[in-house]
Formats: sequence, structure tokens, C-alpha cells
Amino acid sequence: MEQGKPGAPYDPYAFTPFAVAVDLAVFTVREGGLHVLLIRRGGPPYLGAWALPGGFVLPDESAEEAARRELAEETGLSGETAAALHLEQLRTYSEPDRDPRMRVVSVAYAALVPDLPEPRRGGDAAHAQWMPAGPGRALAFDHTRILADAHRRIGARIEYSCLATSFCPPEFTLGELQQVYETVWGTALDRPNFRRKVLASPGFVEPVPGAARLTGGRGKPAALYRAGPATALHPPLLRPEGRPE
Amino acid sequence: MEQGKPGAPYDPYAFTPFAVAVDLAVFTVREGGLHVLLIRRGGPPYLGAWALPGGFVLPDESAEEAARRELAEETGLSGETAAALHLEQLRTYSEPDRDPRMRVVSVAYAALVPDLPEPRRGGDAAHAQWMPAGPGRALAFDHTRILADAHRRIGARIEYSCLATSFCPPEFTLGELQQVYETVWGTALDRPNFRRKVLASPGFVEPVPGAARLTGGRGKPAALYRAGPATALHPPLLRPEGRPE
DNA sequence: CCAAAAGTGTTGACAATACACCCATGA
DNA sequence: TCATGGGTGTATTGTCAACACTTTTGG
Repeated sequence: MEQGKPGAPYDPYAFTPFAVAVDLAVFTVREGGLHVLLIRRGGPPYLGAWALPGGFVLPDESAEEAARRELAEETGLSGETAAALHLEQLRTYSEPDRDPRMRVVSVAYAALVPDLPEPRRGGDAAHAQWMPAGPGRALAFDHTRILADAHRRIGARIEYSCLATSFCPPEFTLGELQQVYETVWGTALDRPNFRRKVLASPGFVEPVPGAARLTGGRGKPAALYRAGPATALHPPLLRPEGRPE
Repeated sequence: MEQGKPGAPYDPYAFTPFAVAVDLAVFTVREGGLHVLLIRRGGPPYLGAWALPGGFVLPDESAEEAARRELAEETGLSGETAAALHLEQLRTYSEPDRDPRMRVVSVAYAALVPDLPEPRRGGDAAHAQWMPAGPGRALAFDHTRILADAHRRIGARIEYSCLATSFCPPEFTLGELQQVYETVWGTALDRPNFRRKVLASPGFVEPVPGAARLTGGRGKPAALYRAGPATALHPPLLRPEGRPE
């Protein structure tokens, strides 16, 4: 790589300069629906349209560092909090005409965050807003496609990885975790079976001893759990029928 | 994205120029082992070291088009043949110091090809060579890591997608397909059960009527199959025990 | 006492594995 | 006729979904 011909000497003019950016699909579950963080564009092109947050990669940072920096800016979270969030590289979009102004190659990331207070602390975050993540909303650039890809990927990832707990607060009930799955997949799940599967996956969740919390106001208080040390789910938690993609 | 501040006007100096390249992990199954296409570097840095093939993305092509172009050059295949091969974007590597000469962001792709004749038609392909894809071989740049990521990804992908047939010639026996799985996973599989699972996945393979071929010289001639129309595998073909990653 | 939410137990249908067995071919 | 690889049948074992049931809280 890095050279057109392996045997040729290094030629600084052999490459074309591109702008490299990151785009973020930041998901959260709130009010029983999947939401995504969007910004309204304040300049051309696509003035006034909704778009995914993001920005250019700086000269001395990796794409992941850029994504984490943008995430902290857009959500108004502190750097330490943002550093702990799960960030997953989705794929890179590089069609030559995806930005009408210039050649921009964009690395897309997905982030899963718990239900935060409104992202209006200061600075860039003032532009950002949680919007329902259903199909049908047209975004600027190729962001409609990126968001659809991100949604599908997240749905598939929570089957085999533990990252559904990223949508939950530090301590959560199994009912809340189940709501995450039901919201992301858009299907109802059997509570007894869901419970068994989660507890049967070693390291997925671990109980908080003695702790319990009322959830719906009424009903039996639910035991609290926190995310366990595992990252992958064995066995996986498969959605009822229709396979992904 | 595309702008540092959503409300700010477009500033052509707001971005840093990067070189954008593609790296290819081209896999094949030959002589009972998984092999990968490598080139020996003819210039600094890492002179004489093995590296993944690749090259810069040209101004008017997408990363995938660049990957397909490089694939055709390195394998010596015609453009049409290369266009039909399965090419899968893995992820993007963007650490600032991954190339000592300059800032290069690289989009990595994996390709699965049948056992080709030696890749020595002409031009760039003369440098390329099939090498066993085991762990332990140190490559130039961060290619050791890219190759390891690619290997793991391919192993996981053939569980849920139909792309194992990409390793096979246009017409193949179920024994050959099973060898692909056994080679990529490094495990032995039960032949009757493997057969049942493959045939139970609709659209995975379809029989070539009446065709049969001797495989090991001895034994009953095996029926021939070709790749079916499906892309995803329902139900999936899970490897015996140890989960990936 | 009733409604609501958490949690437990049980059962029957289905799937997967392990393995025995038959078939067709070359030597 | 034996070795080799392809192909079929089957029984045991295990898994999973469905659903009845118990528990604990607020009103």
C-alpha cells in the first residue's frame, strides 16, 4: 500500500489530498423509542436540513479520537464520560460525489448512550437534538444511508455482543434491558425467557447485591444489575424470527 | 460533519489533507491451508518486508473502486473477473503514526478468491505471492494487525453469510465447501451434519443437475453445486464450540 | 382485594449431534 | 475386494418458546 508501485521510490505527489471526517450516529433509548442525535445545518449545502454530528479529523489524532472528541462536544458530556462510552466504527463512506463541495472521505461511528439530560450544556451541543430514529426522515449528504446502516448494525450487534447495556444507566433492571432490545428490534420479547437468556450468558450482567428499585410505580421492586466483564455474548440473544439484513 | 462548526460558513482551510489508501487482505484456500496474497516491499520503509497489497485512492473513484482496481492488478485477473469477486470493507485504520512518511488513512478490504493459478501474469502481479496465513508472520506498517483482524472477520462472516462459496470454483462439491470451513476455522466438522445444514439453508447452494466429479482420485464421484442466490445464511452455520473474538 | 410488574417452573415441539450404515469408484 | 470419499438414516440429547403460576408492591 502507501505507494502506487511497490518498487517505485516514494513520491509525495503520488497521492491525492482528501479531507477525512467522522460522522456519528449517537443512539439512545428514551420514551420507549430509539432516538438519534441530529444537528440542524446552519450553512449550505443542505441549509436547514438535519444531519449527523461530526467533523474533520485533526492532523495529530486518529479517527476514533476525533469521533470521541466530537461526541463530547455534541452531547455536552465531559471528556472522561465520553471516553468511557462505547464507540464502534461502522464503515467508511468514500463516494467521490458524497459532498458537493469537495472530496470528503468519512469514517462513520455509532455510539450507544444512556438516556442523557437534554444535550444543551453549551457550545456545539446547543445545536444537537434527539430525534426519533425511524425510517422516513431525509438527512443531509448521504447521512440517511449512514443512519440506516448504523441502525441495522446496532440491531445485529446486540445479538452477539454485550453492548445493549451501554443504553442503560450504570445500574439497571432486567426489564429496562429488555426494553432496550424491544426498542431496537421493534419486537416484543417473552420476559421469562429473556431473563433466563441474559442470566445464562456469563459476564453479561452481574447483580448488585441487595439492591432493588420500583420501576413502573406499582409492582414488585426489580433487582438491580450492572454490566459484567464480558464483551461477547455466549450464547447469543437472537431476535424472534426475521433475520437481519 | 464536513464542517467544524455547524453554523460556520464553509472554510476550505478547515480540513487537513490526508492521503487515503486501500489495503487488501486477499484470501484463498489452497493445499489445505488458508493463504493470503502478499507483496515484498521494494522500497523504504520496511524494505524487503512482506506487506498487504494496496494503493492510493484516485481523485475520481471510491475506496471500493480503488480496492477492486488494485485487486485486479495484483492478482492479474481481468477487470470483469475482479468485478465479480466478493469484496468486503473491514474497517479504516487512521492512527497518525501508522506510516512514518506521512499521514495515510487506509480503508481495509477483504477479498475471498478461489484457488487461482499463480498470480504472475504481468505488471504489479509479479510481486505478489500466496503465503500461508497463520499467525506469527510480521508484516510492514500495521499490516500484521490488519491481517489478523481480517482473518477473524472472515471466520465470523462465513457463519452467517454465504460467502464461503467465494473460495470455491464456479462448480464445487460439498466436500470442497466443507474444507473451506475447516480450513478457515481450523476445526474438523462432521460431514453428514455439515451436508444437512448447507442443504437446509435456502439459496446457499443449488445442485448442478446430473454433474459429478471425482475429487480425491478414489471414492464415489461427488455431486456438483454452484452458489445460490442467497447472501445471508438462515439458519447460520456455527462453528463447534469456541466462539470468535 | 385488585392491578401491575418481577420472578419461577414446566412442558412439548423442534433441532442438533453423534454415529451406524450404504454407495460408487480406483487400485 | 479393499480403501477411500460421497451420501443417507436415526436415536438420543439438548435447547427453546410458550404459558401457567407465584411473589411483592401501590392504590
